[in-house]
Amino acid sequence: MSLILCFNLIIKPMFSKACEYAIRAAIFIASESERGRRASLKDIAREIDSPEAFTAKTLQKLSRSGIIVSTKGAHGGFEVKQDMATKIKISEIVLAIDGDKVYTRCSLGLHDCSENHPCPFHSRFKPVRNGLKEIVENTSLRDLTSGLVSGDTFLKI
Amino acid sequence: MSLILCFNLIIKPMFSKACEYAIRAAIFIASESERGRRASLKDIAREIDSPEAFTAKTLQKLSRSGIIVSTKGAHGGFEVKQDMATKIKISEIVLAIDGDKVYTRCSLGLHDCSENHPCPFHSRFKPVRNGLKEIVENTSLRDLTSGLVSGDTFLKI
DNA sequence: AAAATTAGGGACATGAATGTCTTTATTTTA
DNA sequence: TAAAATAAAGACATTCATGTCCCTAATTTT
Repeated sequence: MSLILCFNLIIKPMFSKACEYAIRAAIFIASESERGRRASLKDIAREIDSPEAFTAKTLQKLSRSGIIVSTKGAHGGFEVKQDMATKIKISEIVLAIDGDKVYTRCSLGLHDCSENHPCPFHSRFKPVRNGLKEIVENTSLRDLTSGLVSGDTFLKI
Repeated sequence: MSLILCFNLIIKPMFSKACEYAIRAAIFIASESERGRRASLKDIAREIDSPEAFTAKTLQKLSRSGIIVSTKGAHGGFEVKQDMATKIKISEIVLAIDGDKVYTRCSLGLHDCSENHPCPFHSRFKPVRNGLKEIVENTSLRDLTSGLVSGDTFLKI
């Protein structure tokens, strides 16, 4: 019993909901931009299956950060400027949404966990965090969009 | 600016607070048990720098799960039975605290993210999650206690 | 100019995780 | 036997992320 359960390990959400929506929205917007279309809030919420009003907030943040561009009025919506998609890294989206609460979080919650003063989990956890850091900082929005455009990846359900 | 900030990546807490306290408490209790002492709630809260009443709740769960043993009354407290420390894996503590909300969480929050129906981040995130899973399932409580006993690792600040 | 369509923004609502308080139960000590 | 020390348990309080509502601003269409 325990063995079976443990096979599916509990992994807490890595990103906040707001951040998940932001990344998914950005991918959808970028894919629409590649096709020369703007994405409206309503389209986005439908396509990524997210609450509309809440998603609007996160899009505002992405917009203020210059990651996406918004246009009001009929046929307005959101877009990603062409050369931006390859420049924007996922880490920048995370930063835009979760603000400057930027830190290296100890897995056991110590405030001052470091090489000199490590928690018992520190050395084991380090390669995992570094791997994640590596990926998030080196993956561009375009990298994630291409699979969606080709139909190999999905944004909802 | 952005570059500097990005160096310290935002990593959301992997474990809940309750779970962090539980792991830290279990490590402390096990280290005391190795010395033949029971650890009282008060001692534990002091040594791992956690809120006493809240920590009590998590200890109750560990106790009900049989990971630790509690004794009431004067000179009572919590202990880890000797042969248990090497048997208990960190994944079991996590399971005891966060209950059976066991799942393989999609990093972008999709409900049905899998090899056949992957989110855009799936393939990149997979090795990170597997690495983490590996570690949490193969690290025993004793593994984490030994560094504390030898003074190489810490449980607070 | 008026109406329709879209994003922006503030205020409020909800829910879950975290944290506290108080009382009870059990055991040991005096 | 009484008192002290300890964990157990339930009820309550607080905080924060998440989510909703409603009105405003800007743009396009009619």
